[in-house]
Amino acid sequence: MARSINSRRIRPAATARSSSSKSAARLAGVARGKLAVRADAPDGSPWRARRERQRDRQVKREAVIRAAARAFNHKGYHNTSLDDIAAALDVTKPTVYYYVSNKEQLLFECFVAGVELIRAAFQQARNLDVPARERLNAVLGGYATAVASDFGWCMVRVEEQDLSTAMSNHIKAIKSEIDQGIRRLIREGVQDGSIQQCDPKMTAFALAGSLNWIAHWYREDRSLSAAQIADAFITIFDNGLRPRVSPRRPSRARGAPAPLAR
Amino acid sequence: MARSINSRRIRPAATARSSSSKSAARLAGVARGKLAVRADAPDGSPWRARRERQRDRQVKREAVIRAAARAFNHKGYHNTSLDDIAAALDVTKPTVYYYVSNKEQLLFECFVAGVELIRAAFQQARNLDVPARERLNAVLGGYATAVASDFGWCMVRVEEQDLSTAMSNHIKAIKSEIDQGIRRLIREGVQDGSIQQCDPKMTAFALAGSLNWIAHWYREDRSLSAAQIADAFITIFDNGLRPRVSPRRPSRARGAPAPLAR
DNA sequence: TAGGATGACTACTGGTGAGTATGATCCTAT
DNA sequence: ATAGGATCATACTCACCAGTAGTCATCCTA
Repeated sequence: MARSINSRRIRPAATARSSSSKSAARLAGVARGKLAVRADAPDGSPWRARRERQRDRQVKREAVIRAAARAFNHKGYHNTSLDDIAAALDVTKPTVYYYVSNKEQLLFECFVAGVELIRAAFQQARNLDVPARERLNAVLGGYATAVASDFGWCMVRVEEQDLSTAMSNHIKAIKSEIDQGIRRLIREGVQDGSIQQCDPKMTAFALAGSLNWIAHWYREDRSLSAAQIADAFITIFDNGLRPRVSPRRPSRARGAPAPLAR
Repeated sequence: MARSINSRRIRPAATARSSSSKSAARLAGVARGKLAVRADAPDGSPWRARRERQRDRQVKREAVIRAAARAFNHKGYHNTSLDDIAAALDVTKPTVYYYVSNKEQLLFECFVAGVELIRAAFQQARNLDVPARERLNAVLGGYATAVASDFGWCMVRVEEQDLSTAMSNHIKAIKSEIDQGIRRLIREGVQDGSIQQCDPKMTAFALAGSLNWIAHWYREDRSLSAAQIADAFITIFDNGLRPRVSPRRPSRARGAPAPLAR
């Protein structure tokens, strides 16, 4: 089980500058060289360097988190050591610890990074002036893209058991927030007639489940782009949720009890 | 992080015999006491005891696997030590190793146990003389119940990275078999007109994803029984898949490309 | 140009957990 | 009653890995 040390140095954004010199292309050097140039804040004043350094630090920190996400995505959380992550960035473990306090927090940050994408989708959809079903479609599209991103795996597979209770609660709260957002859209759709009658809770579970599961198979089968997957799923969901003209006919196989209340 | 040692001895089926005596209620003793009585094979002959012992062994082995499944379900695979599993059965680690060769195999067995439930569902559905959509419903019902079972978590969360390549391939093959089975039913439904036109591959992914995801939240929210959940999901799916009388209107939000080919 | 802040490395510790060597105990068969 | 197999426990080994102590190098600020 030889640990594969891929020797690429930390590369903040997607900067593909071939840094071959072992000493010259030190982590700090590369980052500063690429970042300090764009002084996008009005800064003819003191502590300019300090601000720049802080920005550098932020960029590097994000690089660490993204590297962690990729590693977790590839090998799983428990099979990834911090040495692996450090090696992927071509630094050593203490350097990673300089940017992040522990492994747990690393996982948490990956989770948050993924969630932000979903939150953004909600935000955008909120401004759309269309029936709720179409706003839901927009959200689910963003959701699908997020799940297929680098952070998708972390977002979907965080196991509460791996985290301290504090962080676990935090994550639960965020997940619940998203769940409630989807349920709300479904309810609104049922009210404005753009979605057929259904149980919002269970339907939200079903939708989120489908999308979350993308994180499990996407890595295997790259034949489709994230956007294509998103569209394919939306087509399916939209077909299923759109109200029917004919009166509803339950038609459940298996002796089922009355439709779930609530 | 004190490991909670619950001191209950191995209890093969769900036998709730209060075995308090530390030495008398030895694992073997309990098992034989409860199992040897039912001589369901015509056995007035030699080697009877031998057969009984083998049956005992099998029962105990299954108890180990079930205990492992529960532990994995509760704490996650990597956070569960074999000492934990042994403690749950009130035996020691070497005993567990006596019935199973290593932790990896334990996970694999849990997976298989779950899959068998799904296979059974396929088997039953095959004999139904109804449209494919209803056979699909039956399969999905069994699927949902399996995912909500003790083995659901293991079945759903096995990460190929945790297993040797041989076992990993084995599991992939089994998963693929199930996936293909669902796709086939969808195709048949489209052909016999009981399911509306759709992309079988993606639809199968969506359905399986929804159901797999049950394993993530079911443990939290026991307000519904497994059967209730299965029925609720079938209702949703059935609503979505049933063909529409009105001509199909794609109506995708977002500038989507032409519907996925194949 | 000294001194502080920052960034990174070497070399450890401590804990944990998978798997095992060895042997005790009980049951069965001859 | 005794050899031999089945079953389980005690008490280890060994490897891995999260996290840390202490140190050095470099850059910025004063």
